[in-house]
Amino acid sequence: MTRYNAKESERHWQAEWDARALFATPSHSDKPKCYVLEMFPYPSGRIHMGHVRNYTMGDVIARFRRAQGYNVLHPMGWDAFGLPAENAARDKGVSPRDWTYENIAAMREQLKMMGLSLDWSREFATCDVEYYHQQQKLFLDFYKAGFVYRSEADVNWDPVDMTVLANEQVIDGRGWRSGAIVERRKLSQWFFKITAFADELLTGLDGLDRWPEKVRVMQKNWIGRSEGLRFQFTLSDTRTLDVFTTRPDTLFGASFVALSPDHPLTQQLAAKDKKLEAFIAECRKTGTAEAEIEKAEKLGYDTGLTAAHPFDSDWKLPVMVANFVLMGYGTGAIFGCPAHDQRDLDFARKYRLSVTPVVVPSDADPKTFAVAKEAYTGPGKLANSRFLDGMTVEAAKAEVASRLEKAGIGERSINYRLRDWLVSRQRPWGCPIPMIHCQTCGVVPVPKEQLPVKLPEAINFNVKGNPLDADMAWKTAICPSCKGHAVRDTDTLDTFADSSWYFARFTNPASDTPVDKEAADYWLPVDQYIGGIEHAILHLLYARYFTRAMSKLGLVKAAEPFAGLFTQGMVCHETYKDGDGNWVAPDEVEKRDGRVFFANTDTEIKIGPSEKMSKSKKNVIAPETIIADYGADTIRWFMLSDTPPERDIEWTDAGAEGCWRFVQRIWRLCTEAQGLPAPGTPASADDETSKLLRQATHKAIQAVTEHLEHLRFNSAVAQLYTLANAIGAADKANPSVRREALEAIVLLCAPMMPHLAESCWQALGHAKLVAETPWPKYDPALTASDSVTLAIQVNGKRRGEITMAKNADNKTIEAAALADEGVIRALEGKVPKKLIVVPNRIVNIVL
RNA sequence: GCCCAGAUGGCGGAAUUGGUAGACGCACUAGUUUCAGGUACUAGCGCUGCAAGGCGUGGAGGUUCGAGUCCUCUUCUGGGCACCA
Repeated sequence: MTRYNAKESERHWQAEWDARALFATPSHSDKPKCYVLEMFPYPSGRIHMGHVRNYTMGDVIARFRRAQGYNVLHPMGWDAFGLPAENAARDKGVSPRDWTYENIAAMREQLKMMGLSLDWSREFATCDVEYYHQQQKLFLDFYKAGFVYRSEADVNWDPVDMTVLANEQVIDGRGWRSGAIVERRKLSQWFFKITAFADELLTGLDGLDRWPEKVRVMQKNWIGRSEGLRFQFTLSDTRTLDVFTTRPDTLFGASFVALSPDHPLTQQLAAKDKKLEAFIAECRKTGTAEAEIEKAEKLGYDTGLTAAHPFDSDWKLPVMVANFVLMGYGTGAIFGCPAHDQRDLDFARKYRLSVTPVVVPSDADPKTFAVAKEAYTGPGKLANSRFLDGMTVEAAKAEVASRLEKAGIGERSINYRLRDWLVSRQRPWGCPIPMIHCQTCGVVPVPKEQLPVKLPEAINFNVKGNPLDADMAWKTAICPSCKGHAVRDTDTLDTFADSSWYFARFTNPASDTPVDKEAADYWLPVDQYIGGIEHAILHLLYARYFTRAMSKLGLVKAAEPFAGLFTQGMVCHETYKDGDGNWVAPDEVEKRDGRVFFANTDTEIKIGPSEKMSKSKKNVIAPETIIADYGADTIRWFMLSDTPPERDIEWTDAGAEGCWRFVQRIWRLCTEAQGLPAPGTPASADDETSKLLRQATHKAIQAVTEHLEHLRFNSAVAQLYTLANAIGAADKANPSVRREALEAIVLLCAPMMPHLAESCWQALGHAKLVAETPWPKYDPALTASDSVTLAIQVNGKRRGEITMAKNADNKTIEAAALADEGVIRALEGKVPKKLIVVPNRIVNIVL
């Protein structure tokens, strides 16, 4: 008996698939199309277990659909711009370009070792000049359509590195590289007007029925639609002030008006009021971190101005500046109703403002109802509200809105939490924004024929701030409009822009327009997209926005990029710590009797909880070592087994060995089978063993097919084990039936363990490859046996079972049930009141 | 605080959507074979009990002939959002 040699077999079949170009996808075909895509990787240098899990799932679907007769597109590329390359360049003195392309080469080799059925002819990296060239065209299209604008924005500015930082790059108020205290600065930046699509992006979620509910809810909350009223106060200095509220019904409970410290009016007042200026500075000290906001006290400053109540010009409300009012939401100004808003209540108590309840719960007395420490936000009837008294909250909202609209000082309005997308980055390793700044003409787009705006060949990192800004030769330009001296925009686009349309580019990566409409319209939307849940909001929202924007421009037909989305769980591993609390890597330890020691010593190590594989916890297992030891099929099988794909999976050595044993078992079943008839011989079962094996085979085909359709890989795996057990137990079955079973298990395993399947298929005497063989079909007549076992319950408790012919009539079943020994014992001679027979399932005898 | 998801043996998890709870895998136990380079096979494996039986899907109620599955309340765990007016 020869053991299965995974290493040799995998190398062989990968070369064979390659030589036959089996996974290169034709753009046109009579077959139905299926676009399978996994989130493309950042080229960090090596693949990790998360990639292995992600790409294995995608590959199973691609191979499964291909076998089912679909024209499958399954491409791969690289999300290649971004900070790590800059850091490597700075730290190691290499060029970010060389570093990135070397990493891509290394990772491509690793991916190829996994035996993924990818169309490598469509590969590209987002840092390829041709890709960002097309992206610059797209940017100009967006600009022309008014989807892009330039505006002053508050940003996190690192004064040492002289660059804008993302919120995630600010740690405890300091720049993550420089350690300098980050300043808030107003800078002119480019924005994508994503808020113009807020409503579409929200309602579009309803159509995404093949997305996880969780992700849809997260996006919904992120967009944060709220309906309310926008209206005007007239201030004591005759200015007017716009506020937004979702509770116009509580207008008679107002006790103050509050402005954001960043509100333009606040700024104006501060110019003549030193104390207010100091107050604003005080407010800005509070960070934006959650924990700080939680603890932050409500602070206010009385401007001395008053605002007239819209329904009573004699009623004057103080105008305050309050630290909890955000400029970024609504109008940056509110009216405060302390009785029905917790923040307003905290504020009112501190500054001794009045608290008047105007909504009273139906079970309370309006005369005595009072608010103490907790604002009342529930339903009820209006009180203390003049013409609103007695109305419901809903009716009062409508009444106030109508009256203010009639008075011309208010309108119903919808507000979104979603902000426009700031895309300017002061980073040199990204897609240059194709704009020119001219002293005479202002901002002028680079004409398309002058594209691409290429990054300089050499980027000098020995400068302060953005190397592109310091590169005078690169920066200098001629104004396309007046031909005078001008400078380029030295910012690059947020790398999230790169990943917002790559799926469209894959449909024809050679196109000399950003997307080839015909190819994109054939392939989009992606039928199954797979990736981590961490992208639930940013990437998936941006990609949806881009697709809608492109659709509006007529570049693609599809409005949504991903018809089906699957978010996979993380790959975890046990953690280990030595006596001093230092993390210990799995390859430094040895397990004995469920305890863990340093390898070759008696020094015990503490086993910690299973956590996401990470360098910092040293609990990383390198995929290439597993592939070297057991082969790609074993690691693929592991990733699909046991744990449902959306949950976190724990990598264990024992589990990997179990997978390896199964690989060998399938190989043995196929190679040790004696006396099988030639391929193509029909199965004929005339004995009981053969009949049962045929049933098991056809049941497995049905079950595995259904499980794979629903991405229940773990259940498909379990079915394959069951079939393997059945084949092992039926070595006396008719050889033609054994052939049928073996061929089925090989074909059913193929999407998950493609190399093993090819070797087994060859061993079974086939000349064609599995990769060219259609998915097996089951015979419905064979998926069910002709006898069934029914459980017999007495008063709902299982007391026995009977095996009967399928669809036996109730009388026969009743008689058999009452004759069962266990049942007779449980009846204790009593006469049943009632007998419930569920055909082919169960009998319940009620006493 | 608000929203979402989940809780089943020693572990990962199944359960045809109200019908035999624990499929399948891992671990473990006993035996057989080969013998020491992740071997193969047989049997067992929810708890309890010699057995008959009793108990059992986080907890408490309820609906039902019958509940892991449906309803009410509750505890815990994980995730997301959060001064959003």
